[in-house]
Amino acid sequence: MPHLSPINGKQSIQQTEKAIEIESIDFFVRMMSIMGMPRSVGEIYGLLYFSEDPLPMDQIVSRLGISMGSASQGLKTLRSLKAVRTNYVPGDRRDHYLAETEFRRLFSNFIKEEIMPHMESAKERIAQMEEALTYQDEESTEFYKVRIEKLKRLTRAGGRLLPALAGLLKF
Amino acid sequence: MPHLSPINGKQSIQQTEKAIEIESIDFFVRMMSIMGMPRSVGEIYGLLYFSEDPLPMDQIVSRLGISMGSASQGLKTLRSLKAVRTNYVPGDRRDHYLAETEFRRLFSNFIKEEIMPHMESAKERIAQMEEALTYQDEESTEFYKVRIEKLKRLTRAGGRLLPALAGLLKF
DNA sequence: TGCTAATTTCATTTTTTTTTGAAAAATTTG
DNA sequence: CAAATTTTTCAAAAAAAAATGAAATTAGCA
Repeated sequence: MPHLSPINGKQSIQQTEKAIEIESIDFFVRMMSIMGMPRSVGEIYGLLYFSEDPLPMDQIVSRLGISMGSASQGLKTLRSLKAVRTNYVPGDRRDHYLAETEFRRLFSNFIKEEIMPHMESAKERIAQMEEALTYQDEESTEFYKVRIEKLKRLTRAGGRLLPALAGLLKF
Repeated sequence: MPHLSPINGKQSIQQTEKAIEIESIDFFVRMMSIMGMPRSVGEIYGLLYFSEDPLPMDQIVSRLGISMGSASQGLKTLRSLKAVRTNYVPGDRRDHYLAETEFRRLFSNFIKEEIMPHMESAKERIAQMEEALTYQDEESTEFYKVRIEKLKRLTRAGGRLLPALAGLLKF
């Protein structure tokens, strides 16, 4: 059985890089999945995060063993979150991708793109509830008014807190 | 065609309640889905949120048109998040469910139960990366060390910020 | 402009998640 | 304790989400 983690002695740099890459992919697949992103998105980001050189899409495809379609779709998602950017490599017509590693900006974009749009819909739902109450006598609606007020405070707090959250990531 | 939203005149209280219930279910289905919860969980909470009386499971089943299994499973999830609690109703052997409406506590529980466990796994992944670097010469690992350090700061910040987040919901 | 390589799109397939419903288990009370 | 009712469990079905791969499109270059 080969030594995977020698107690004495060195590993080749390639072994080390491969080991870190695997952990990185695992790390980001989990983290992205908390944020509701598909596996492939986490895999791509995890690969790029520990890559010193920008990688073209076909490298991503072959090193992760995913399809062209997944890679293209995943990179599109990551681009929209500004989690990756492309880098011009002279003499090569392929796009080369690089991970954006400022997490503060990443989260800020995630909240703006993925969470805040839902806030609008939430406000509409609340407006509909109040509309329904308009056609109702004053009595017997106290319970509803109180609960609607709670929802309003929740969405207000969410709308303020979430965008501020990324700013708190001062690390 | 019946008047659904009369411009002049009143609606029956039942119509109003039904209208609010529909909006509430829509509201919470969306919100819960952001948090990765299945539709049925949002539906149940949305129904209970605007119910003055605690509801037994069979009422939840018939009013939402979902199966016993879904209801049982959904209520189990909501109980584990402390998003609902049961209420004793004299002379009735069924459990009656009531929505917990303190959102601060809800989020606090959600973060503790659904997010924090992932932090542990994240720390393990980082530890594995550092382990891999141990068997490596000092040179040529600077890039990896810097990136690993970033991940550590991220998980540290997350581990502190997320539990504090619910506390910020002072509304 | 035309050729080639790179990328995107999208219908189909695969995988994963959620729901169903009926059987099993648990609970209440006469 | 037994009968009736309520609740849970879980295998199977249905629905939803993600991945594939090949055709269509786009972009770079001679």
